[in-house]
Amino acid sequence: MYLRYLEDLDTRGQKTAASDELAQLCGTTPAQVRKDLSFFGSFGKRGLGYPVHELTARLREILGLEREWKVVIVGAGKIGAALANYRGFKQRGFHVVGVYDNNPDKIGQPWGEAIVRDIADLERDVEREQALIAVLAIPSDDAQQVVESVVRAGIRAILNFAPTQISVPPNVSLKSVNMAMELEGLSFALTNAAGSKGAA
Amino acid sequence: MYLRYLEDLDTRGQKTAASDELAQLCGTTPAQVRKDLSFFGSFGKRGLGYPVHELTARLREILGLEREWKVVIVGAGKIGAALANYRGFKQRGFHVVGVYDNNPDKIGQPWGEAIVRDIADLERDVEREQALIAVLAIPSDDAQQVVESVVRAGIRAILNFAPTQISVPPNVSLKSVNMAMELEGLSFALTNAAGSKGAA
DNA sequence: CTACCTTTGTGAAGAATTTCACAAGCTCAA
DNA sequence: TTGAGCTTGTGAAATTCTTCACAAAGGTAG
Repeated sequence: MYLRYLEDLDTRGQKTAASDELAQLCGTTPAQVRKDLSFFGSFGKRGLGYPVHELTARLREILGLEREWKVVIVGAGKIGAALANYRGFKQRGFHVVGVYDNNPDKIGQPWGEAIVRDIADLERDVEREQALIAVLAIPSDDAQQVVESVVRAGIRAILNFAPTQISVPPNVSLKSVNMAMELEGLSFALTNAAGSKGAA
Repeated sequence: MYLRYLEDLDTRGQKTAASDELAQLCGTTPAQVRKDLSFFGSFGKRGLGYPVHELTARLREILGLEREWKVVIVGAGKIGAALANYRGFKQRGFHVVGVYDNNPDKIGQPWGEAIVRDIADLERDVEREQALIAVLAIPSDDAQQVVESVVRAGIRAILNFAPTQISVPPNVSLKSVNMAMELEGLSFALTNAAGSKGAA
């Protein structure tokens, strides 16, 4: 999140940013900003703040955004499309090397810059391409099976949009996003509203 | 999350579920399950577990899913489409009453069951329809402005997909989802991997 | 009815996270 | 060079969240 706003500031030519300013931008507190950043090192200059450009570069490095990551997208539906089209995606070094689906009507169809491939080839392709990240935009029922397949092929991180719990070996990172659950959280907040403000 | 899995169990006809079982399904611990549920009341039977059907109903009530929520989607791009098409959406009582965009090429076009409307009408429509939830699937630059408009019109909760921090009055709930940030989190995990397992 | 098994609900302990508050460091102006 | 004015980095305090562990309660078999 800090990176997101530091890049903005950098683009605008701002040279330094104090923890106060970053806190305001990110919706947190100055103390939190300082604690977070201090975890990775001592980047700031007392009396002045943090050097925007340097810190931006350092955070990119820490996050591993200096290299290119090969990504496969599984599921050629709307969510998959949204992700593949997402500008900030390639910009950040995430290179989509393949889109897969099991629907015969979709296989072979052009899809953005790529062509939808048969999910039967997924495992082989991941292995050949040495892709490390998989995005799952498929129905819940198929999720665990696909996970096992891509893990076997060498995938090391999974971003899961299927609204279900999936399990991965300890050496694979997993992050799940569940849109229905987000909305239900809002429903709860509205139902039990006593002037509650949601978190960002 | 508990609701998600309790519904599954209910469908399969299971009558009761112990905290142990729920924990396993949700990827947490039995103690956590019991603490979480006890916050809202005492639902279980000692020696037996939680009554699946009853608890399901109670959770729906707590989450405010018994009523219908009117939702407007702002931004007729891929993400907006993914959301509008999402089955679990209507199923959960979220009724999309309008889709808006500011692109003249899109306005008036059919879009699923609806027709894309002019964002200029958004404020008026929200007020007339008494919609309470807005989903923002628009570029960052437009986000804050749209927020102010819909809040003025009576929106009480916002699900934001724009990769930017937005601010809302204290009586409005806000939840942001940032796909780029999720991926960057995975990049970090991979870069600093020491057998790190990501959270669900 | 009793003895035993299971599982909840919950105080208390423990861990993690956030906030506080201030010494130390840097800049700038004169 | 000195002093005033900011701002960081960080121990300590406060708060929040998670786990432990066990009494109490329901179920079941005989």
